[in-house]
Amino acid sequence: MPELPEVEVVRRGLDAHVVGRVIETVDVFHPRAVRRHLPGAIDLARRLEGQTIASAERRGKYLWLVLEPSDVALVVHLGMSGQMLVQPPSAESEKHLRIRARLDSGMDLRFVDQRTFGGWALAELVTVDGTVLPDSVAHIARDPLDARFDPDAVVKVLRSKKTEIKRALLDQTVVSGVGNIYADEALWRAEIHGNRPTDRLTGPRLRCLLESVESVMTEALAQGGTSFDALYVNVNGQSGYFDRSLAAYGQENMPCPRCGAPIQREKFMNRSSYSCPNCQPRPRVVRG
DNA sequence: TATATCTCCTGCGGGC
DNA sequence: TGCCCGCAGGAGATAT
Repeated sequence: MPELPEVEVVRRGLDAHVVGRVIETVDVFHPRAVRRHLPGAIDLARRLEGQTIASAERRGKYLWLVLEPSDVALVVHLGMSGQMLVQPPSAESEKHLRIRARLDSGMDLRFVDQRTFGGWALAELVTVDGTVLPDSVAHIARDPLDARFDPDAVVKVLRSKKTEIKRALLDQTVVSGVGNIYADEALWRAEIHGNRPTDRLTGPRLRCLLESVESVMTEALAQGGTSFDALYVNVNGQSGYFDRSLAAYGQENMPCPRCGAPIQREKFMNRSSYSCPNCQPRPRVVRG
């Protein structure tokens, strides 16, 4: 599942392989892949054709291509299974190919998405807090790898909320880029149970948690950067290249790397949470 | 207004 | 062998 490190790997691939190229033609094969572009697939294709890809940018799990001369952004969200592939036109179409853009380089930029949670949409660029970004991304908070990320401000927001810490970590308007996997890993590193109320965690503990988020993402990014073929922009959400380094997520009944206690799996927000029952004790009183 | 829950989607694995 | 069901989860919509 693409979270911030995986999306950043894709952004770097796009930066290397499609920036500077002109979009010649666009074909949309599945309407759900452009559902966030309200004027529809025909409008999206028409407005993309002839545009030059000026840059590849990212905030959290959102990435976008800045287009010239229209000066709008093609916003891409990978959802759970989205891939942005640079392929020669002769390459066989992928089973879940949703959108194909042909570039003046003679290559295809393909959006492949099995579960169709992701998609493409055009958005106007706006300036928010000194940063230019698509208006559809304006509500997304800065991520921990953003040079202007302010951990003290995030700690303040967290302490003002009346919710559980894992819910808050997954809230992209508080801190962006964190999904279920890295939330569990960061909570394990900080030795905090995900059900702990945010307003009962001290500033230093929250600060420690944010540092854990940054460190786990930085390490994952370093590994992800070595796992892709240099000729392609290739994301495979199922490859699990960071699996070897996971301490908690998906490690049910495996020994905690810190204390040896078996990692437990619990249901949380209609999904799974993994934690060490010894290092990350549940709060005695769960808000309910 | 803030927070919690539901829904969308496809492929896989397990149980019967 | 084939069918059914649960699971995976990001984020917007809807409910509380």
